[in-house]
Amino acid sequence: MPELPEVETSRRGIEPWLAGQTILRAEVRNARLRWPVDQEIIALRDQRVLSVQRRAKYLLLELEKGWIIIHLGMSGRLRVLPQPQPPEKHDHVDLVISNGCIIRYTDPRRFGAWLWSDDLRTSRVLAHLGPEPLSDTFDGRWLYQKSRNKRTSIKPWLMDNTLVVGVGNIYASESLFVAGILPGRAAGSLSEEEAGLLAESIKAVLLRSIEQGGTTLRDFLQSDGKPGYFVQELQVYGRGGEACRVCGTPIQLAKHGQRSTFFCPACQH
DNA sequence: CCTAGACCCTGTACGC
DNA sequence: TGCGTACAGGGTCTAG
Repeated sequence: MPELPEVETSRRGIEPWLAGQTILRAEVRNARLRWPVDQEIIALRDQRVLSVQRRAKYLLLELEKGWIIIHLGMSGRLRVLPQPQPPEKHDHVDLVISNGCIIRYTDPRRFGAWLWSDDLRTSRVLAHLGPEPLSDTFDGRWLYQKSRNKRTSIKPWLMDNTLVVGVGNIYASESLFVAGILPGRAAGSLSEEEAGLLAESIKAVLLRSIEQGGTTLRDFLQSDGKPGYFVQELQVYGRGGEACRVCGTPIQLAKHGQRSTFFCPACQH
C-alpha cells in the first residue's frame, strides 16, 4: 500500500495526537507481523513521546527511552480513535495514549513491522537506506553517478532503497512519465540531463502527492479515515489501455520483476 | 559485485 | 454458488 507520501500522510495524521503525550501501554493482539513485534514494545509502560518522525517508509516514534519503528508493509494502516472501540480481526496493535485516544494499527497481510530500537544508529532496518528523495543530497548528479554501468531497467532500479528511498511501484511509473523516460531502458543509458530531469520529477510527484494526502487505490486511508486524493492525478499508474492524458495514445502495461509498470509509448523515450 | 527471483501473508477479482 | 488462479502499493534474502 503505502509509499512515501502515504507514510508521510500517516505521520502528519498521528503527530498531533501523539507528540508530547504519554503512551500508557501497547496492546499487542497479534505479534506475528513481518518480524515478531519486539518485546520492548509489548512491555512498554508510561513513556512520553518526544517526536514523530519519518525515515524512508518507516515511522519513528521517539520516546524517552528509545524508538518505536513502524513499517506499514503493503496493507498496514494507522488510525486515531478519539475513544476506545472494540478491535476487529486485523487490528493487531493499539497504543493507548494519556489523552484518552488510541492509535490503532490494522494490517490484513501482516507485511508490516513494529520494532524497538535503543539507538537508531544501530538499527538494522535503517542501516542501508539511501538518501531521502526530498532532501538536497538527492539530485540529478547523484542519480547520474549511480546509474553508470548499470544494465538494470530504470524502473526497478528506482525502487532500490540504496539508491533513493520511498519510491515504490506507483511513483516509479509516475515519475518516469513526468520525466518522459521509458521505464524499460537500462539505467546506464541515462544522460546527465535526463538524470536531472528524473530527480526533479520524483521530487515534484512526491510533493504533490503529499499535498493531496497520498494515493488511495483500494484500502489506503488517512488516519482520520479520508482517502488520499492523488489517485485523481495519476497519469499512468493503473491506466493500462486508457488514453494518455497528454497525447491520447493508449497507456501500455509492462512487467519488470513481477511488478506492473505503466507508461506512454509516445510521450516517453 | 550485480541481477533476478522466491518468499513472508491475506483479501479480492475474475474465469470457469 | 463454489473453486482455482492471479494479482496487490514492500523489503529481505538467496542463488546464479
